Amino acid sequence: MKSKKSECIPSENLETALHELKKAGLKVTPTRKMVLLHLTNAHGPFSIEEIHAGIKGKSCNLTTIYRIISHLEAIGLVRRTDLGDGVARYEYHCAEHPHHHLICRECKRIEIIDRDLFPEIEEVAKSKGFVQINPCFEIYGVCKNCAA
Amino acid sequence: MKSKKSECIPSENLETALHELKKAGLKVTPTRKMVLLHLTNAHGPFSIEEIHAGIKGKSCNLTTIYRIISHLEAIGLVRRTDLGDGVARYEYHCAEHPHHHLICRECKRIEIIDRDLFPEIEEVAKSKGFVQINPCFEIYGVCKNCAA
DNA sequence: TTTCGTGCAAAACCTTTGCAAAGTG
DNA sequence: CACTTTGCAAAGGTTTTGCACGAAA
Repeated sequence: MKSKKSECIPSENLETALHELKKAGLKVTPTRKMVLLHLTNAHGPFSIEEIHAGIKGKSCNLTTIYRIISHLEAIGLVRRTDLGDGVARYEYHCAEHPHHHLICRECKRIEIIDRDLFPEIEEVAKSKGFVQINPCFEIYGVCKNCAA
Repeated sequence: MKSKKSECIPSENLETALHELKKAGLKVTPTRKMVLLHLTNAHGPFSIEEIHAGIKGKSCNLTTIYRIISHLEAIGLVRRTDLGDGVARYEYHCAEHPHHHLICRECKRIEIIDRDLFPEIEEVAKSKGFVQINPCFEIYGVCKNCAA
């Protein structure tokens, strides 16, 4: 029972997310549920295409995914990430687990780095008068496998 | 004469850049010179459009700028940055002055944060087996003016 | 001279928008 | 029922590609 101070439990996240949806005055539709289910279950940032493919069962339109994600981003449920290839990617924003991405330039593999490791960054930003900082970084490098 | 340990002197940068160009087997053309001149003189990341506009005197094609930047990025002379609006921006990569960007979500103002402030990041990345790390972050927040 | 760079036009690509039909609370 | 959400088709904007001409080493 050594539960860490705050774990991300998928089903719990889905509940929270749906609650946030309602709170923001958005309706809970099947498609939105599917998108959130996918995002809360799987890790790592996904492109719109990938999210779309991920909920293929209940077929729906790409445009709809764009619009849903746009809403989710606006209310802070997902965060946008740029991996440098011109395609926007989105990730469920688990407030309990803020983290950075360590991305391999070669194979695009992504590793997670806990955000608590660098509290200094937020302090520096604050000292420059910035507020509402939510630093989640994309750190590029070459991973062990690809370097070999 | 209180010169900091390593300053970025525009003209010096241009020389270095042109040298790197040749070293990479690329030819030194007027257009490439203009692009590099612009990038080494001015600060902050620029979109392709902005670079194009910046060298209007010697009119040239947008496509050419795309291709030049693509080359410069490949040989490491410029680095790409995503500010979250779907437009790629580029910046001269001054090895002497690695830095992060602190970006205001509202007015898009950019402040520079010296990279040396966070040596820990590189260490963590290395501990995960990553090499060739060059962490330059985009940190989003809301600046003093916009918060008021 | 041979190879590389550029301009132009067209295509590819991701994302957004408008409108009518269907669904939600 | 009023209002939001969705699908479809089309447009918008950025970036890439092909080819012929021009310029650099």
